[in-house]
Amino acid sequence: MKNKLKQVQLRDVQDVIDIIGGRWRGAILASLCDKEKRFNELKRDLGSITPRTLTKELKYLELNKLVSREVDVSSAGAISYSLTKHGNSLEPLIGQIVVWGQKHRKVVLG
Amino acid sequence: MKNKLKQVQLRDVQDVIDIIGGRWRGAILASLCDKEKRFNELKRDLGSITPRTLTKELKYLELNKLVSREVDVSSAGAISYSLTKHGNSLEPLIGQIVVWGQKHRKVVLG
DNA sequence: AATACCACTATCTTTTGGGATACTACTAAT
DNA sequence: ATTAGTAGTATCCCAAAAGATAGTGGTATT
Repeated sequence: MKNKLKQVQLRDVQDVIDIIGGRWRGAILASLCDKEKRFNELKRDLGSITPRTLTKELKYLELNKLVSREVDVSSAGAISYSLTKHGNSLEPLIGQIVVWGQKHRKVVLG
Repeated sequence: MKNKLKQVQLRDVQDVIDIIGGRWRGAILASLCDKEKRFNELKRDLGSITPRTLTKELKYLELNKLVSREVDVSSAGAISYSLTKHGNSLEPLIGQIVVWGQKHRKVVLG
């Protein structure tokens, strides 16, 4: 690796991994690609996540402007989580991750 | 999320995150996209990684058939690490990660 | 009025990742 | 023969991630 350009790219990779990494963040974002969801709806989707963790990860994703938390005007107390415009821009990437993941399973198991 | 299909996709996302996740794996793979490298060459590229961690991560990536470790026939003792064919198939994904990472920095900082 | 669901918070504990540091065995160059 | 480089291994330690479990304050349902 001779030039700085490549080093910068490594940093970019690490940044993105930091955002979608961890056990849950990628899955939360993927789940929200489908449609906006409520707290317990996400919780059910994700299966074994604890409320403590889900709260924490949603806050992190909010801070990073990928997810927005909105109090539903219709019925008081209902909260909905959705992707921001920026979060939505992750969708093609997540799509590609899913495709590669399926291929990978075949390679490793097949 | 009504159907099983989506659940499977979440699992795929988690699998892939597991592979390229953590502080170093994505960067190691990205670095090897450039060309095959030797242990200390990788270590220098990655900057602050410890040999213990690099060894561990390279073994993990080998187990997952993404990286191959080869004893260089030319000069004894020299080991080279390179992407397998399967590892190489990650390159477009990593490319997209880099692109999104650059965009993200602009959104979050700009 | 009681039950159940929603969206969390609090506390405690365990697990994992990964840094710090030192050391080893081999090779190549001077 | 000594020094420097390569490719690691061995221990120890620490902080962050995340699971387990219980509880809270509100709303809607019957």
